[in-house]
Amino acid sequence: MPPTPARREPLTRARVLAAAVALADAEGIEAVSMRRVAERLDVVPMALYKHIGDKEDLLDGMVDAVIADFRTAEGMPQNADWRTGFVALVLGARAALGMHPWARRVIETRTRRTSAVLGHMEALTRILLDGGLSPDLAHHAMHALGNRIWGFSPELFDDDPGHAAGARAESTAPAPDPAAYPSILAIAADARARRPDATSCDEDFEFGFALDLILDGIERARSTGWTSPC
Amino acid sequence: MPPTPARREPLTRARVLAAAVALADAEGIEAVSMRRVAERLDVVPMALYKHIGDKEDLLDGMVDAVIADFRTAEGMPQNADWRTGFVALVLGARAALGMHPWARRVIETRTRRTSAVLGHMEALTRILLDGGLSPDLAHHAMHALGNRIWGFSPELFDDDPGHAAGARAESTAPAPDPAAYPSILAIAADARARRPDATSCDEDFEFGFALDLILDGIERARSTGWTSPC
DNA sequence: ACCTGAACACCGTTCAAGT
DNA sequence: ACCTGAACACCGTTCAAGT
Repeated sequence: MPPTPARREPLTRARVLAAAVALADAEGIEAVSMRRVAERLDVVPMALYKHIGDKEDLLDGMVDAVIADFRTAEGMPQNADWRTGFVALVLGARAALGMHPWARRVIETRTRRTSAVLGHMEALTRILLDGGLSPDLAHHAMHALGNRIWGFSPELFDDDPGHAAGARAESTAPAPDPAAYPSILAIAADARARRPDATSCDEDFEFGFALDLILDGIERARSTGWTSPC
Repeated sequence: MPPTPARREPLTRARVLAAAVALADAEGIEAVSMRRVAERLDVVPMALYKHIGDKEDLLDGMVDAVIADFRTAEGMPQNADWRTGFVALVLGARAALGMHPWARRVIETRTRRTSAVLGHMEALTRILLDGGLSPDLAHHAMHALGNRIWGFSPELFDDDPGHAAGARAESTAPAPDPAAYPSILAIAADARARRPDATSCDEDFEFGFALDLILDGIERARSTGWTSPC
């Protein structure tokens, strides 16, 4: 009889998600469609529906796959300052997301809290509670940090005003006149003078500044025994 | 001759955007397609392309239309504390966005800085500079605030863990087990005990807490003469 | 049990044509 | 100048059928 044909590995949720992540890494998140993911797996699009619920579930799963690479809290120095452990987890998330530039945009659009998402939040919250924050303050701390718990901050300026946005879409609205935004120009000029070699703001410094500023505020609230007014 | 037929008002960018905003208000942002917007205007889809560049430009324009309703800085007390004016602008943005629940999600996905977006940033930045912040500190302040300059903070928890996410999509991944997240449960229980009538966290309080915390940090940096290390 | 084929109801966008 | 008709190249998802 003929040699057994190379039997295709059976589809699994993990294989589907890995293919989707690889596709997003290679071609960007807008290239990720059910059909293109199926194509990468040499399978007809409908085959995916046995393993993922729908497109939203695919995106949720892709985020989960990235979170699975986060450094865990295991082996963290046990009696260190709460800030040390907290910052380590956040910077671990930042490092993992740095490998998948599409992930931050996808995280911003997620509404379902998967077990991987809850796991990261739980680890952070536990550090806060163990560090002596009241549940109330820990709650507010998490909200104040927002998406910074994932190691990124929202992009405010993608570039200087008046810069022709690189994307392919052109607007029929009049282009902004840079001269109309003197204050923004002033801080942009200052930033450029300070770091003439950087093409944009130094993102790591920006992130650290904001993170420290918020954690300073939280620590101050903790040490002065802040309680919510209601 | 027959009575002149009711001549259709000619399409304009403003009319297209108004139709798109009305559609999003009525049916949610996912209902906004070029075809559905055209239908609302009694026009064939292609007619829109004379007035807007593409779908991205439509979304940019919708955000611009919402920003156009922001309370302006005109008539603001001139020699008040910089914080007063700053907070007034941010809360004005919050009020306007409150009328269009879809807008915050759309803003998070925008990458182009339109003149309306830059106008709001300029007004805020100007208040910071006039208030005595260095351009460098003003720059970091804006980044630290992130999307909070639009009057919203990212939703972290949409609900308690284990809550069956209301959306129609079901996942094939195992549902999270609430017991695995004791710290999150602890703060959720605490919040519920504190505000038993609220169905979720009190969003306005959350927002104000985080805004104040960040502005406290910025004001402290200003008054102690902070300068960036590079 | 797992995958397939064909189809449905949508998308955004182009181009050449109409008025 | 402004809008239309027909078409192209995609989408996500369903259902009944195949193996």
